[in-house]
Amino acid sequence: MPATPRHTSRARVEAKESSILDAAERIFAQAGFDGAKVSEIARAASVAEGTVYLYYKNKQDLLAGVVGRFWTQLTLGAEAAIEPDATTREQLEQLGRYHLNSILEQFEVVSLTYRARPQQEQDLDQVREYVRVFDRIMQRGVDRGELPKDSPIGQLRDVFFGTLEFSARTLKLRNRSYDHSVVTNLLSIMVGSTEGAAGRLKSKEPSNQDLMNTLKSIQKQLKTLGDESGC
Amino acid sequence: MPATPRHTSRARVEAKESSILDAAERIFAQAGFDGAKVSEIARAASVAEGTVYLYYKNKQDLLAGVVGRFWTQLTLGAEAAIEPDATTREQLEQLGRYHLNSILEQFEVVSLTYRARPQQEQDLDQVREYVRVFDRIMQRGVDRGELPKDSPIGQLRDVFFGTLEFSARTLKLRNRSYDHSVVTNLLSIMVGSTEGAAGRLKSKEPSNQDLMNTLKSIQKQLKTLGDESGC
DNA sequence: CATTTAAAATGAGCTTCACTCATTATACGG
DNA sequence: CCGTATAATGAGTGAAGCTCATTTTAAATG
Repeated sequence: MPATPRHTSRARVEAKESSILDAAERIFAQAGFDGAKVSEIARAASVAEGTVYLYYKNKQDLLAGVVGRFWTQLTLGAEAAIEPDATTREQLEQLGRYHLNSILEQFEVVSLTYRARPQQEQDLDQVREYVRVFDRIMQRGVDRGELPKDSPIGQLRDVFFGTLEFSARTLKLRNRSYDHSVVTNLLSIMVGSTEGAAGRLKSKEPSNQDLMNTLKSIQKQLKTLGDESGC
Repeated sequence: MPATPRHTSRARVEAKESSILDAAERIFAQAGFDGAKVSEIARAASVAEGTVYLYYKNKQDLLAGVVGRFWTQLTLGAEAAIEPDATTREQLEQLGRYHLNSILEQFEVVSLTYRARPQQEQDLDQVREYVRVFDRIMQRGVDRGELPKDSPIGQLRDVFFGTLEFSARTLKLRNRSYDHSVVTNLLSIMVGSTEGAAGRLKSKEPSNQDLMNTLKSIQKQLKTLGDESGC
């Protein structure tokens, strides 16, 4: 079939590869990993079943291809969604919004990610690449002095992505769509806010606000006393 | 084989069922869902392959049995790990410690949980039962006045379990064992603390500690003035 | 204890895929 | 136009999930 000259064969190969991936993504998302038949994927991609195995070692490898491509695209999208000049907090909100939105929209593919890591092998490289977007934002926050120098970025990364993924599952379970309050609440607890929307333990210690008020009243009192002490 | 009278047949059946589950759990954890053969599980449980299908509709259903039992036991363990008279914060720390420890120790079974939910069907009942342990702690915290009345318990639940699960994956990936700082950091951001270990944005507003110090010095000053004002 | 009957257990065999490989088709240089 | 290397094909193979006719066991009955 290739009517294109040799130097474009790479392009042809990649076109066919991505058409197989397209078909695989569709079928996998529809039927799940076990429910998807390689023969069906091949038919959807208009190739013979054997051809699939020229591009992918086996069904697992095909799934890894689908999932890997997804996370690579997600990385590109995330980088585009972040304004370079925004504050750390704004960037985290942009990433959070983008992430939650994306995993809600492509929930099935995200779920397939877990089937693509057979038996406690290391994570997919593309997923590791993706989370580095978060790491870079945080590191820049530290460098800029917007975050404490000793911020445990690695742990906060698990808070960020763990919370968003579990929140996405909850939303899906309740048939609800994107809810921005998830992101704002997450940020307010991760990065602090004067008036956190998330529940904080009511401490027996006075709140910042309480202290401020006390301080003001005392300062007023002090001033009055000072004025009167001219006796 | 049953030499026991009829009224104990239920017990016999349950004993056989749990011996199949034991074998299944072992093989599944070892080989993963796809790698585990039903014939192998049957052999390990000393029954014929067909017998397995008398107790479980299919391989998926068998996995659901294994995973369901795991979460049921986890619920019992969690309830035992929590001191009823402790404060909300202490109870959350107890649950967090217990949860992180458990999912690290039985990481393989936890991973299998995701394979047990085929295609966006609802969660396993036993998992839902488990997370209620968290909900009850939080609700009691609200009722006791230790937490704000408007605490978004549902969202905080995703923060709690999402963070712990992702942290467990990270620890496993780096071949590290239980790290209590994960739990303390999580609590400090979820429920607040005077000196949060997690990175908070450095606010331009004075910190609670700063205010306290100022307040004390002013109060001292005020007292001095008061004493002197006896003129 | 012998007989009957219902329930439980068995494993050979069927079916369905994932995967292979001998064969065929295509692209392209000479 | 031919020769060769590369790509594509799909019938065939093996393995594993699952079924079901048959056998075994348990307990009730007289």
